Amino acid sequence: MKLGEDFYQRKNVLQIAQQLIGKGLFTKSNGVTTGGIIVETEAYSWKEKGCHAYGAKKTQRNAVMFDDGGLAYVYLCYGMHHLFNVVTNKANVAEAVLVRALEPLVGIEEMKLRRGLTTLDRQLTSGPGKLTKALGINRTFNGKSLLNGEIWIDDLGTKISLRDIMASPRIGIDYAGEDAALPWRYTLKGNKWVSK
DNA sequence: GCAATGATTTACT
DNA sequence: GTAAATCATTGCC
Repeated sequence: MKLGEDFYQRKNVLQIAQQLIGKGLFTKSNGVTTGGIIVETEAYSWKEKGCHAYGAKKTQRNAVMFDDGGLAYVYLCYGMHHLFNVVTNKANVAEAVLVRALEPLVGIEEMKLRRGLTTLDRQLTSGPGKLTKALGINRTFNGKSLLNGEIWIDDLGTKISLRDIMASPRIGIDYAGEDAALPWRYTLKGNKWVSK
């Protein structure tokens, strides 16, 4: 069942990041559905330095984070990688969850094609830049709704025990000072599709 | 207007 | 292990 705005617009971004583990992320492009199970997420909030919207500073790039929860925030990093976030909380509260890794589930052949791979291995979706390429996500997805468009998150009916979710510091934000140490990264314990 | 830089990946030494 | 690729966004360093 597709997740609704009641899920995305809750106030606790950490809880949402945690609960997204085990859910399914899918895109539909040219009639082809691709997607997988979310096994790794990171939470971001305007209250801490790791976030683009730190200090509630609104810019053209991060404006979608200030909109209602349930939208996609996609942006280009290092000039060549698209990163996909889920915007959470209500309008004017800039919080989001970065999806960092998926376990491939639907449209694996198509995803391999997009990634230029011939074999299915953990290279396919084990990283934020990789999974966006595999799902065909690009900047045109920025600001799209996850409620009624060609991208959505589904509660696959799987129950994930809190004991199977591990919290750890986030990746690649050393510039954020003490906030870089916050244990806001969530991974599915023992899953081989989690990035290293 | 321009220079610095990154929520990364990949290839190469 | 280290470095290059490569560009939108940001702030004037």
